Amino acid sequence: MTADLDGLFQALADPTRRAIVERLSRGPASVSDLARPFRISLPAVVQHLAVLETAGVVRSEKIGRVRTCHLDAAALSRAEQWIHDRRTAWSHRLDRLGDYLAADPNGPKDPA
Amino acid sequence: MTADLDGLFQALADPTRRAIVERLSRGPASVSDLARPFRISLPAVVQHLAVLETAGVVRSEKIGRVRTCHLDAAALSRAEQWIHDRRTAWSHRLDRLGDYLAADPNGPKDPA
DNA sequence: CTGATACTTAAGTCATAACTTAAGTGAGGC
DNA sequence: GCCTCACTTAAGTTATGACTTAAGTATCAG
Repeated sequence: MTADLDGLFQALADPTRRAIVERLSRGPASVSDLARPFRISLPAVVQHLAVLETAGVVRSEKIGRVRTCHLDAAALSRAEQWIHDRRTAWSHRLDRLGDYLAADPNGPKDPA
Repeated sequence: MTADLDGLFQALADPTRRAIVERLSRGPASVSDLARPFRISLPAVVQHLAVLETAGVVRSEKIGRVRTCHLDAAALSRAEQWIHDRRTAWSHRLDRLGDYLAADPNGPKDPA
């Protein structure tokens, strides 16, 4: 489960790959379509796609000689959720700390 | 702005660093506290902390000889938001496609 | 003042990642 | 059948990342 997130965040850590995700968020595209905006070679783009696909962010099917790629929202959800949970855990802790200080500005004992 | 996300996702792509974030989501901790659960050397943990701090996920202050670290929710928010935006753009596209197909199952012309 | 604690700095090693070019393979158009 | 297009496979190169050990530098306690 945690190794899962390794690949997911790793996949999103590269600007080319995020640009691919960005493009795919507007709809499916072929490999050549995806490669066109970039100055890197086509095999390089395919390698990026492989990383995204291994991470589960992108899925693809080949029809004839064209491979069509699209996003998988579920994978993105997992990454989003992980960040969300940690962020809110920390934020709520800060909230409670604020409440605590507001309720008793002189601070009795450390509740920890 | 996009280079920002590089570091952010890169920081979250390592299991040790995510464990550190997890720990910090429950409250601030010193460098030694953070290092204790791991079998790697202390300098290695400090290097992980440097990555997290450069990414903006963690901040720290040194008092006396103890450095205390805590999360920065804003940085986590940026990563969360980026994923959220792409994920929902894609999901809503699927919704609209579903509506479109439901409204006219025979499909007139391709609107693209 | 002395020693221990809590990092900090500095190399150096080894594996992985991001490319490249070159040479396939297989579907489609003429 | 032959050529082109859309990938695919295979090396090989170079730069990054995640560690390590060894040797500092400030606290702080006694």
